[in-house]
Amino acid sequence: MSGREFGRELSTAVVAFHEAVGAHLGVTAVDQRALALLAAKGPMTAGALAREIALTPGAVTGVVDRLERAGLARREPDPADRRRVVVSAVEDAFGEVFAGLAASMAEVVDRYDEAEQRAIADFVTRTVEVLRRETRRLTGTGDAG
Amino acid sequence: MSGREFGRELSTAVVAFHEAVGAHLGVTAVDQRALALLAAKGPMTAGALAREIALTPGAVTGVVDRLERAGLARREPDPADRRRVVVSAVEDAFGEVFAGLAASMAEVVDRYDEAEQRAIADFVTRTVEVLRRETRRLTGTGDAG
DNA sequence: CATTTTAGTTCAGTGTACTGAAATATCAGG
DNA sequence: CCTGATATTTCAGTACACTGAACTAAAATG
Repeated sequence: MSGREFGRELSTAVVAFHEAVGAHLGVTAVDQRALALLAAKGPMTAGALAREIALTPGAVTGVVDRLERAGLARREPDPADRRRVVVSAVEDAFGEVFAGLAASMAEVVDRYDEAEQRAIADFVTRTVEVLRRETRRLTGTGDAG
Repeated sequence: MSGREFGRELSTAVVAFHEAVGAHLGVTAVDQRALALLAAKGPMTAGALAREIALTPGAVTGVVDRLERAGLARREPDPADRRRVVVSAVEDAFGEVFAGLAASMAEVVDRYDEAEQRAIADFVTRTVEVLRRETRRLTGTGDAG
């Protein structure tokens, strides 16, 4: 199998899994992007989230509604400014969904010796960098998830 | 960075790239799933494609319309049965879009010695298997892209 | 305090992709 | 041939997320 087929298979599998998770939990792709942002950058106000994902405040209400309904995020009033709503990703919210995946991936990683694991980790890190760069190139924006 | 964060970063980056490609070419996530199927299983009729991606024939017309408009797939009449339309993925249709990615990934892979490359390839293969299994678990169907 | 600004939600309108059914074209059987 | 079955497209209706604007609430300003 060529490296190219390789990447395509991985990409397809990742996307299929992502879609399945979304369908299972009743959230859209955009919702999941918002959640990833919250997980990566920590809690932020609804307005900040709107700017980050380039959506209107009205749309963000819907995004957070769905994430909350799925138990993936929480709304909390900002005690310092009661107009504001702070949205945060629920810790380990994917627990049930990701439990099997995490366990299986741990098993997979366990198969390799230390040097191999270093190579794999390095490969993944560099792959992520490449993907982000190419995503920026396509979108023209500085935002690459 | 834990293995967990790791996977999430890769997943997010892959999905973001996938979305960017779709937006760039004017095709939906479903369209891309259909295209991946055509690339993997070879040309098939519109009806077969409809069954594979679990959509009505009417919806498939739209899917193929968009793929054709983007230059990613082709419609051809079946000479043996002129009611049928055979849909095929255009070879190297992603050329322009994926050129940068392919080159960068080749560079990345080049950094590792033979043993490391073997470990990486094995890791990717097993990861794809795990993802497909977990996708099946979530959807309950036998279809995991 | 009254006024202006800011934050978020609500809501009507819009765009898009899907379903289900009707229409069109072709094949297969009597 | 004529009839019934099959393959795809077309089309009206539906579902859903997004936009833009009005609305509510709270903070900042003077």
